[in-house]
Amino acid sequence: MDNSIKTQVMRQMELIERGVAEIIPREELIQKLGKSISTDKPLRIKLGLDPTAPDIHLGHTVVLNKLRQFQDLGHEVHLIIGDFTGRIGDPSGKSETRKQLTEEEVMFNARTYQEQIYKVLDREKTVIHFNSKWLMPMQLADVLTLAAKHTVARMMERDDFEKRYKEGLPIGIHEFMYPLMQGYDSVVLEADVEMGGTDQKFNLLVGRQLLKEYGQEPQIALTMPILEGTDGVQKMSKSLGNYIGVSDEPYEMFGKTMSIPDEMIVRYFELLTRVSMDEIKTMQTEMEGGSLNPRDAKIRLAMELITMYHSEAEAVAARDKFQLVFSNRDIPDDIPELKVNEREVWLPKFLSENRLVDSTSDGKRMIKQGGVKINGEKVSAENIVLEDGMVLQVGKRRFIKVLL
RNA sequence: GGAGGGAUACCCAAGCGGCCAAAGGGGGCAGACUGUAAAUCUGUUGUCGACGACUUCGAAGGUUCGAAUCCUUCUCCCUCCA
Repeated sequence: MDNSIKTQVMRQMELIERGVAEIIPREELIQKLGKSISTDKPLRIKLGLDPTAPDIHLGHTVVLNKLRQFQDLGHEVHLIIGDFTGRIGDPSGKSETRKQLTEEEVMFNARTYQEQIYKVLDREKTVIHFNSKWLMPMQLADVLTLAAKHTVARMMERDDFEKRYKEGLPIGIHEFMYPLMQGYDSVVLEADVEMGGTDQKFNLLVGRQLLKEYGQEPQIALTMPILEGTDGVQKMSKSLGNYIGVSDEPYEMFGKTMSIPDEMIVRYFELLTRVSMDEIKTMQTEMEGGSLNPRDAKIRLAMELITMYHSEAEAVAARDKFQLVFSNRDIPDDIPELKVNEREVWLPKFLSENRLVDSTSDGKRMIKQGGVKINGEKVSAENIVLEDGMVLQVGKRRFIKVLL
């Protein structure tokens, strides 16, 4: 490798290595990059997607952001929609049998995916594949050839197989096929690098192995950390409710970002934004030294995110609204309005009818706890007389303005 | 095929005839505080115009003055043996 190429490779590596969990093996990636530069051929970066859950949150974007960096460095991204498994239905796992999707559902999910994914990825440098194209027509003989490329012993290296085996829990034979199918995708694509979360490490390595078996240059396994959710502890997931969705409204996105624990700030910047590492490190030092208020770092983070997924203007608007409501404890100006007929109302019922509280019981509780305000003043009475333009507030963020 | 164990509110989990709308924890919500919807502390967390009533402890029946608790059947989950 001559020196100018080496320099370029190292510059690429610096970006690629940001935030990654593992590159297996790192040396080989350096070689591939060198070859890519000298032959002027982009690397083929692969990512498999499961078409069952089309809602993308920031946890998913950790990997997508890395793909985007590869694109920015001139490489090609190949997304595989795993429609084959989705359509066959994966009966694995002892609990719920995964629902079988129709072709229409798969296509619909795939479209939804794309809309969200291109908020991060460069459409021009992205190729989408459906793996049913090559998995569906396989004959039993082909399947057996594929299965023969791997051994039980190697399969059992996977922690959860090993664990289940030791504990005497069932492992379906077909479950052994999933890593192989995923790996076969790599064979078909001739992938140079396959990306995934750290939970995908095993599958990525099976793919690497398979490429070798099929006489191809083995792929590099590049894993990204699993992002913690807004609680800062458990992994971000929709079912845990600690997620920030890429389609969340700007103000909601802002609020959720502000609620992450301080310790997560740097990690979020590193994994979710394009702010340079130098800048992030500077912020970190300043926060540790006390010259930067973590709150302000979070504001910056929230604005970066909203700018990525919405627009800068909306980011500014969300910040202003947030500061109005929380920092100044003021009432925002774009609250919902409600036309009423009755002037004399029983608050618990009125609030529950207008969904500011869950029930009249809840409403009574809120009033008792001082969580209900009228025009900024705490209320203790349950029966009140409404006036035109009166603003009712429950808690910190539920408002309604009544119009007569 | 056989033998056991379990199913309780948003989640985990106690209760095993009345004192149970059901301990405790988590989560949620509210209040105080603040630097923010961080952290911490406190309160609250089935419904109903409500110091009483109604619904809730896997489902349906039954015993009892009275059942989450006892009996019967059913559904689902788990463990062990084959």
